[in-house]
Amino acid sequence: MRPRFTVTTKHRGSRARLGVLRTPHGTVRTPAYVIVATHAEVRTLTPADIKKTKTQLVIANTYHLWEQRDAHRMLGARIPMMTDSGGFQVFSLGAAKDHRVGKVLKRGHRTTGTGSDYSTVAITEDGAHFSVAGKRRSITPESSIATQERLGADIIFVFDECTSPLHPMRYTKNSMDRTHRWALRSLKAHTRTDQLLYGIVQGGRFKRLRAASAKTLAALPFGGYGIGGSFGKDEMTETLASVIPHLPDDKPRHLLGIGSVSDIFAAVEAGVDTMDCVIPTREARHARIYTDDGIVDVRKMAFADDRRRLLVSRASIGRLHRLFRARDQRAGRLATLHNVRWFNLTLERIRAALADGSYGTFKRSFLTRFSPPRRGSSSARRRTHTHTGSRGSRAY
RNA sequence: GGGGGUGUGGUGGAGUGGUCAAUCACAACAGACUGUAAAUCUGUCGGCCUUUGGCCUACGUAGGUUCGAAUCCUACCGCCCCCA
Repeated sequence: MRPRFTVTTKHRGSRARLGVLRTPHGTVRTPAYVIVATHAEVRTLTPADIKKTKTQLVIANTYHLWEQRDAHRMLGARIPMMTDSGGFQVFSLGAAKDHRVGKVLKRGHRTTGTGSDYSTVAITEDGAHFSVAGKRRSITPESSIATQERLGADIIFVFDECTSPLHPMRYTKNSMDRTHRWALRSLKAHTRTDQLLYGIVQGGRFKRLRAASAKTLAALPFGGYGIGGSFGKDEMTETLASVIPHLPDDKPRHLLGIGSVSDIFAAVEAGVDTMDCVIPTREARHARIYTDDGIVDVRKMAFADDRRRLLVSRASIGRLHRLFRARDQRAGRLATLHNVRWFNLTLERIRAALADGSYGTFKRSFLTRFSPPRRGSSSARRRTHTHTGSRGSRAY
């Protein structure tokens, strides 16, 4: 079966749209959050667990699975799947390490960096050459596509270079042009018709490059479009605005490696159909629990007796608190089940609001509750309503 | 009763004359996490201040030796072990 994407409803007042992505392994309602399963497993979760979170789509990684063949068999669950091409590792194992940055630049961080001589990755016209932990490996557009065809995901990506947010314009431009040439080679190498191949828009933090990249790729017969590369904090909306209008309306758009709760709204409104991020899973293992009332670090004493229940497992936050403190391996799983379900649920609510026209109202009330405006200066931390009487009497 | 050992910060446990407010671990507190190098990492952790520095109080208690003591001596107190 050939995967197919259909836009079903367009939102008035933004570029958001509802859609249906049909794949050989199932149907995805968009906008959707994609759960990261780098090694063809969602860390700490069993295949049955993944189903319990109502995850619609997962993304695995070619770099980590380069010797494997059937990613769905490894996952153990029949769920639509993407594989990333390995392009992100060009960044995460190269520039990210050397620049000591993530792909989303922090506020107040220096904004320029240098060069391309990374200690672990060398990039040539042919491809990327890794030297990690004493082992050498090369990935070319052709080898990435061959691996992804062997892995058999429903959606695959061209091999690209994810640039650093600290790369200057000149480097970013040269890299982008090379990524475009790699995109063409990826397209030529791709043979399977039951997989959608997405091109990847680059251009980093430079809006003119972003627009140029989108236009270039839009002219090529990709099954969909990824939006990759780096972003400046608070520039997400503008960057997406300079990309998405140039992409074909009838093709799915995937925002790679984003994002946070506020990013989700920005992306959906910009016209993004799917997005993936490690936030729900990684932060769960780090004891950060997402709730409608905000993010909570359940290791803190304030949650020792919290009786609120986690999604999926129905365990109390207090129990999770104790498991994390005891370094009990079960903590990560309960937290991951919860966070993944919460992110999926959030997207379910966004889709429902887009469908019935209440999106604007929904977003306002959701964000007001999730991240209330900070009052005053210092003691702006939200109350956690679990220990109201424990502070003793106050003088005023 | 005799002999031996030991007493350090919230806890465990280093340190046996100066560079010690005291290694380290745990606990506590705070922070980070955006196509997973990460179930991880960072910071604070006696008190006060004009905080890349200064001052004060501290290594069971009380004295002593010394220019200088958590470190040596004496006594006392507590705990542990062995012999009667």
